[in-house]
Amino acid sequence: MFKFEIHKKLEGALGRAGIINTPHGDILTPAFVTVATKASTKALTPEQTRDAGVQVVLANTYHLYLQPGDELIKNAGGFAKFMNWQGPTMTDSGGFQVFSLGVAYGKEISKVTTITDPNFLIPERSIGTEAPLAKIGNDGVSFKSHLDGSLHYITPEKSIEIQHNLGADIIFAFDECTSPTETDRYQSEALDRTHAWAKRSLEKHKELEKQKAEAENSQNLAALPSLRGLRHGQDFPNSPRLPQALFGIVQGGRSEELRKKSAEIIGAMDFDGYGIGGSFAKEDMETAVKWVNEILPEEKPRHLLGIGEPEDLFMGVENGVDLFDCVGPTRIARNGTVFTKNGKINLMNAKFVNLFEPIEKDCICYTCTNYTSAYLSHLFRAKEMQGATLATIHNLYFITKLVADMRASILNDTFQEFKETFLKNYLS
RNA sequence: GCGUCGGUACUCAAGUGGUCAACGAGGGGAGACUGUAAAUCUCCUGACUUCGGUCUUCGAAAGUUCGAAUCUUUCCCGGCGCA
Repeated sequence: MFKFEIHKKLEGALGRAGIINTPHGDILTPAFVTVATKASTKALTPEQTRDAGVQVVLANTYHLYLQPGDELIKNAGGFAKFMNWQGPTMTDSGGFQVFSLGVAYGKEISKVTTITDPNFLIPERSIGTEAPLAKIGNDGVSFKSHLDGSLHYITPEKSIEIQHNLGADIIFAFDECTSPTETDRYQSEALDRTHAWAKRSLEKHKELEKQKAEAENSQNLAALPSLRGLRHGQDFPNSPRLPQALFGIVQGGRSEELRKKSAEIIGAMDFDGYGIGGSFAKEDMETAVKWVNEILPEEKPRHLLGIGEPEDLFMGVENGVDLFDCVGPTRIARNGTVFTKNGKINLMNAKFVNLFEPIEKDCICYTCTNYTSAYLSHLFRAKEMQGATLATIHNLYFITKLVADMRASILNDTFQEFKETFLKNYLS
């Protein structure tokens, strides 16, 4: 069952090391959650994902709802079983797609922007070259499928329903991720919407959990005779679903007032944990996280949504974040970039063509212990997909180990030294 | 030998009198990527540049023309056909 326990706190800061128990295993926190949007860690098998150090994967409600459909996944026994992932799982609610397919569609605004980015100076909501695929109403969001153009209406209730069908251990409330370029007035309206949606998500979740418990009770009574009809080794077709934990999401853009208000309101609701969402200006991220985590209940886990650059992970951990997910490590790997202790490098660069050394000499990941940079460079140049696989393995190993090392450093009181040493090399 | 078609930048390949330093693709060089519209996207790729331009290019040479990668002649090279 879902439970969070803090093992040790960082002195003079909000950070902590702990453990989350889920029905499918434990997560040592802080932890990096690997993104498997469409029930697949792109380029890796679940075994490779696990071997790279990944504890938990996160899939996406909107994408799986469109393809192959949440009912199908329910019939498959949930997305974890569907993809053969033996471990804890999460699903995002689709709230990010409200943003990425909405205001951010066709623009260069992303999850994190720099304040000097010209997009930051554009207050208009309709600057994009293409018409947004997501349109926001107070009741929910209408999406035009990027796959076939069909129209779909997602409400908080619908998102929770889909997420129950997908069957992750931890699910998220449906929220509106806003762009930092929005006006204060819009941020405030959007925040009210997110709060209303959080409440509705929670209510729907409780209702479904109750139904589930009732169904389970009645099923237990009839279980023995019905089991006889099953072939050996076959799973119970509608096996009782395990309870799912629901995280509420704090928004509020760049505003201290709104962030704190959101933390108060969401924090007061009966969620199992909390997500911190939003598209950030890089320089606003730390303050936002701090404002929020000073208010959120200490005894519940916090997830900084979509963040995963090494320097951001240190910032988050220090400021009380327990979970992170990010497409970065896997995406940049597919595009030829890998992490090293001295910063990111692009394997496509000419200097790696003849470098018969691992990406990192002292790295003990599968990729570094078996392959040279020259080989990786060759794979990327030749467009062999194994390049993506090997680079992804390295990046996931790098990033999960980094967070695991942060955890260890909290436990043995060396977090600050570890952080300084690492960042000095990494950012130089 | 005669006829015919062709020879364009690293490669393939458009262009067939001015808007051509020359479309496009590949290759090459570099950059980006943060709850995945992403094995994707962007920029550069003749030389020099005070970034406004300047210079040298379209097999070679000579012409026609105000102006030629584009037309003419000869030569060189290649494909095909006929001897």
